[in-house]
Amino acid sequence: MEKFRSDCPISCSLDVFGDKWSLLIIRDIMLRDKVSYSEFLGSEEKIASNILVNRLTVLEAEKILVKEVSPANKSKFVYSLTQKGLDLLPIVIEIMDWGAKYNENCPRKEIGKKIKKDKAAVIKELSQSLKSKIR
Amino acid sequence: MEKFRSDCPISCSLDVFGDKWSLLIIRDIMLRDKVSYSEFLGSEEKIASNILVNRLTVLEAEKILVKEVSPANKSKFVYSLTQKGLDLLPIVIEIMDWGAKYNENCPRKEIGKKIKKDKAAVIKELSQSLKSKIR
DNA sequence: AATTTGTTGTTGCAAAATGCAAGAACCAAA
DNA sequence: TTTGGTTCTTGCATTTTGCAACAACAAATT
Repeated sequence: MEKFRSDCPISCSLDVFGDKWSLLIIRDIMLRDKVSYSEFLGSEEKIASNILVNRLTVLEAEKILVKEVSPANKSKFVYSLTQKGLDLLPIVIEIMDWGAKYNENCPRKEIGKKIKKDKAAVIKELSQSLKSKIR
Repeated sequence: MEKFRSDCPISCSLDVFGDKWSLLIIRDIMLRDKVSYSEFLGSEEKIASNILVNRLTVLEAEKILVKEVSPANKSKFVYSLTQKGLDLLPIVIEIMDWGAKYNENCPRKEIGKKIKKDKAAVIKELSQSLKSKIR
């Protein structure tokens, strides 16, 4: 019943978000201003609703996300990044940069071009602007 | 039968190495000087042999790794990184840094401390030293 | 020559995770 | 009281993973 396979930090990280969906939810929050279940569900990769619930539950349990009632709509929940979640930003950016570099079918958009030009600056700027939203 | 879920570079990357094992094999090569099937099999996380074969096959098909007969031992295979595989280094380092930061049970070793102190320098140095081994 | 050792797999079966489709629960607004 | 939006559940089929045993092959050893 051990949670982690080893005490290697890479292994422990993968035990948490090493799957095909978790980082896409994080991406939606960080880069696409999505915050709710229905918005995540609508993303182009078409995650199944039961998987989405499961991942949100895990990410919340891991204190990567925080779930709250929407201030604007009382019958809606919004998910926010914690500092721990925000600290995934460099990982997300590096993965995006690698994916864009090695996939013809992945055209770099504005942010992709900025990353290619000055990755550190993009991380710094995005981190700064997301900082005001963390919980 | 589409290979990728979308044309998002993050999604495309996760379609390739978004699982609990692929990046551990890459870690073994990058940071632990492991190069062969039996060495990967012996790692502390205890990957199953059929999964290992499957992941090595995928990583080779994706041109992240190259499989060759060992020069030193003709009945042995060695796996080497390609440039594409080496370019995963920043991702691996960022994941290691995050994992060490948020897991009590993951003591930072020498490399972990160097990463905390100067991440960019570690990536640069390691990248430089691994460059001579790529195929 | 026969046996052992090292290395790289394969196979069958059980267990777990994922994917899919339908719909339920809940609340708010009309 | 009906409609629509949002979140979540359920049942079932499919796929992936995990586990354990063992097979194939070559080199080294006896």
